[in-house]
Amino acid sequence: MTNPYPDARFQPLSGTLTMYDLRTLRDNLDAIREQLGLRGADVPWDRLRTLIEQRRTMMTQAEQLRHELKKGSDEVATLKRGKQPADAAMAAMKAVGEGIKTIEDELRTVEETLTDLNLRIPNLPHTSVPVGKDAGDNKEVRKWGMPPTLTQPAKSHWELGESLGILDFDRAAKITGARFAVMTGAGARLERALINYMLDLHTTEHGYREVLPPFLVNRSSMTATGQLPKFEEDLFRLRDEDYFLIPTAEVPVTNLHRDETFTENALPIRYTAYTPCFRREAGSYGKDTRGLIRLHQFNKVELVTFTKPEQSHEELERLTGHAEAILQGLGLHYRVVALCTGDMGFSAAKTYDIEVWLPSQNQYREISSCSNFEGFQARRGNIRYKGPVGKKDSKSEFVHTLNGSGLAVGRTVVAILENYQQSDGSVLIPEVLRPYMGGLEHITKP
RNA sequence: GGAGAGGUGGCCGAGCGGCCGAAGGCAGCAGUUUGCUAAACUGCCGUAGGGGGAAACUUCUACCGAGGGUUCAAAUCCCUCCCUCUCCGCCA
Repeated sequence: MTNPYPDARFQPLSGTLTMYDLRTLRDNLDAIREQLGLRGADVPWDRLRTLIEQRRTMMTQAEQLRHELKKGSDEVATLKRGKQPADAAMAAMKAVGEGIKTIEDELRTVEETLTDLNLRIPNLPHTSVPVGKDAGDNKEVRKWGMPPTLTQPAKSHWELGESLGILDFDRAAKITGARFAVMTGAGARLERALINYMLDLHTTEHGYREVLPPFLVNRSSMTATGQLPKFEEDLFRLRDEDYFLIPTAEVPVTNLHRDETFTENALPIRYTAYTPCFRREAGSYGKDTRGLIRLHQFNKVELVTFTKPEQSHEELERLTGHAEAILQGLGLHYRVVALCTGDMGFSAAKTYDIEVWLPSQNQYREISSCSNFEGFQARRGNIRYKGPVGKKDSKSEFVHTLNGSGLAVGRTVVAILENYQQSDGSVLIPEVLRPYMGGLEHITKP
């Protein structure tokens, strides 16, 4: 029932798989619609229903005609071999062939529309997800640590960074434009130290395998993880190739195993990857216009895992814990929030955000987002697993995919600058980072 | 960027436009033989969707990189695209 190939014709015509198996969709349309609630508000459900039915009837017709054509052609062959006249049979089959072509042309249009609509239906939230309208309905799950006690008024990270000579937004604007940053000196090194610290912790302590993937991906990859077709305006796209800059390592790393089948005992598989991330940030004009919080390009260390369906929710807890471990190592106060149904991303079945404390803003800001996509991406990307070969009942099933930031590096720099700022304007470097900083303990004015 | 070669079932590898869902081999599964292993032999052995059956199963349809076209009929002919390999050029 989770099969994405409702029939063999569907895949080649669409080129990409769909979120919902058409039969599941047809049989449960009203239930799915209801469960999606606000999330599925812009889905044309009735049109979808009609198209599914049309597709079904047309396929039956086409199959019958093709059967006729096949038999007729065999007859022609027999006649010709027996040196009998075959003109009548050939003429009849020509008509049948034309009929098939007509139906298939229509069928193709129907399937294209259907696939496109289907790919725009969001994932179903898990039952444990709090129901709500927007971020205000998210549920705080836990807190760790305490805000720092500052003896001076908290400066923003951009004030600190500019006065310490490690952040340069003016020159970034000159080189490229708004929402870019240049890091120099100890700032650049801090960024690099964080990347290495995160990767080292995840690979040595948490059991992830490091991946360094391409930063440009094709359309199929973006469709599998759910960025396309609905959110193309959020992506940077190349002009001369149908390639996109990745908005997160989730895309290339999850797509490592697109169209692959794991053996059951290979799961779970855990990857960590450092990549830059590129986002258009369309529609966020006026938000976080200063500083490192919202850039078109930022660095991130990502965690991506593939599990069997029954393991995925336990895995989400675990993965979130791995992201938290970074903040704990750095001694940064944070809280974990369970996103409500209305605030979750398109592809997610369940999401925890980790929010770090920012003294200058006197609030928590997102520094990591950890999600379980269940089978949503696996269906779109055709990522399966099956039991040992030879076992009769070892039918392949879709894996569950998960990912989370572990962590967003730029925002971690923000948190360090702000939480570790000293009364003399310098910034203390958390101890775990010092080995990565050549022993440096403070970032001071040059 | 230029020139050439190629993409067929889990793998290797055949395939005059019709009886080709596709020879053969390897691997795998079941069995015979066997003191064990091995070998030998026999059978089975792609995926997906629809119909029938309680089920073993059966029947129809699709799939030979992808998409179009020619034809009564395409793995086979034509066009476009993608990918891989070799050589040349260029480059980190």
